[in-house]
Amino acid sequence: MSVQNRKSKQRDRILELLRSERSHLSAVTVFDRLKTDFPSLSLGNVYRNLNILVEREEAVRLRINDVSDVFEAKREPHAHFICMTCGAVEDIRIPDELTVPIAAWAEQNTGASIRYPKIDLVGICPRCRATAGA
Amino acid sequence: MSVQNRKSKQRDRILELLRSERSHLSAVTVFDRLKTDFPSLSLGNVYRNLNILVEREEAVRLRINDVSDVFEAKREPHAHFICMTCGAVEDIRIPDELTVPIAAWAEQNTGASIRYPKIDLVGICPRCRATAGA
DNA sequence: GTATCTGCAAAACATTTGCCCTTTG
DNA sequence: CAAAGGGCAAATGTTTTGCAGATAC
Repeated sequence: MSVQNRKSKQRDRILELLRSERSHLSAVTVFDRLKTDFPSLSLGNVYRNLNILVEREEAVRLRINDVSDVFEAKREPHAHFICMTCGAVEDIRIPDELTVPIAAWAEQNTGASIRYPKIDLVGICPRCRATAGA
Repeated sequence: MSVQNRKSKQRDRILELLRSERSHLSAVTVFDRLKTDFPSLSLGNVYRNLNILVEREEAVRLRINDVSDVFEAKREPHAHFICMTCGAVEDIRIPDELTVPIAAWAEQNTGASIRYPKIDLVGICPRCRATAGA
């Protein structure tokens, strides 16, 4: 949408927050965390800036399991583990040797050119497994 | 939520539609397609039944790229190819030899038990590649 | 100075829910 | 007939947008 962007304190802080957090944040969470530093911050502006960051490829939008999207700063490719019991999301770095063959296979079988695989591993985290007898 | 379900013409037709369609359908699309046969059908009821079907594991909810969720009938495990240009979604069946090692690797490295991998391959479909010079 | 950014509030969607009537078993 | 299902409309939750004033360059 926007071709040219100026600097903005709010947007800088949003990106900084995404970068410093290990977990994935929803727009509302970002809003809550920054309200202290920017008392006049508006949720609409958080959405606007998250969209700009995604557009610029400085952040990534994830649609996991919840009702709202979550965002993370862009970094090296990685997959997500998702606990089907507690909903926790954890980053995992799968070796390329395992993922490259899948993309290659898909290219051959679909005729499409694959840019990247998006892999979610769904299961039960150690803690939830300990709690309930799953 | 519901423990016991009776039969319902509407729900049966929704599942039948999901099974017969090759593509993934949003609640609104399901609603539109069935309005002819059930003129009094309500969108709320489509949502209710889609949720019941997902709960019963007769259907699967997908959050791909769009604003609304889409649904498909449950069948053998498969991945999705997603065209980043036109948004088309296509099913692909990746051989187990390629996916099993990923789950195994993740189990070892996270301590979690993996139930299934959810794999989206994002790229550009042959048609879009032909149209634009991507 | 002007284009971009912001806050605010309203709007636009997507989805869920309560109520009361209809259907199923 | 009792319990589950459906239609309708209102409620909820998320994300986008129009506008008027503030800010960056």
